[in-house]
Amino acid sequence: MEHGSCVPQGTEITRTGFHYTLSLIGGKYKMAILYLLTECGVLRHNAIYRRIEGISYKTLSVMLKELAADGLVVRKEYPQVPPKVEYMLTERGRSLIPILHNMCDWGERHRGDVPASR
Amino acid sequence: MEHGSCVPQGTEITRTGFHYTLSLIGGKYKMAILYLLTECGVLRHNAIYRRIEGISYKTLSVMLKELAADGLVVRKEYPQVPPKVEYMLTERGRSLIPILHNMCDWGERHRGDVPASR
DNA sequence: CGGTATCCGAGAGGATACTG
DNA sequence: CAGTATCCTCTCGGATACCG
Repeated sequence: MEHGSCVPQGTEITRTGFHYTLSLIGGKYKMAILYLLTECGVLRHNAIYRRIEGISYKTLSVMLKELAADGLVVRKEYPQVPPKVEYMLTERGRSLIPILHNMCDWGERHRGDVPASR
Repeated sequence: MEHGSCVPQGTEITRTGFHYTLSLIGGKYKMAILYLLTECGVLRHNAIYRRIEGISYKTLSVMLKELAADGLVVRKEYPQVPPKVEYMLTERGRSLIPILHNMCDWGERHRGDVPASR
């Protein structure tokens, strides 16, 4: 696999592929949401909420909205009362999964390697 | 590739492997620093500073200190005047490179796929 | 049920000035 | 040259309250 530099001199850092990717999956919860959807296929808003420890209702809404805007998840709304909304991964979203796996694996393997870890 | 869930129910999110990894390479500049060191081998503080657009002197110091504390880079100080300090990747730091490449590649390939991208 | 609106605190990172 | 010390701003995410 031949790579040019991903951080060529003078490149504005926020325009690198890395930072584009980070802007989509970075932050505290997005990766967890994507994972849940990988494993469960389709989930309602409340189902995600219950499975992610610590997230607030509002934050989950914001995260899902951003993920949808970035084309990583699909939001399917059923016009009924009470409302029902389902979320699932897009093809684009699924293409991120190997990367998430890599990062998880690396973290699991290397956590604790550093004596006085932060 | 067989994986268990990286986000098991009830897991506190900040203790997942993913978030451990993100805590090391997340943020605006760390990945750029790691990349530069991959390509150049050994660099002085000022050399890194000149190659990363937008970073402040102080922020670079903080980033390098954290990367060193996390065992990803080595700081080598020459006790002379004027001071000379060199930075290079550790083995642990090098093991992260494939992940950085993955994220760069994905970003380069998928940037612009979304119509009204943020 | 699945939101939005509003307010707020913590932390990342920037600007500037100073030191060995 | 390399690094602190302040101070400041901006974004992320949390808390609470209200709406269709």
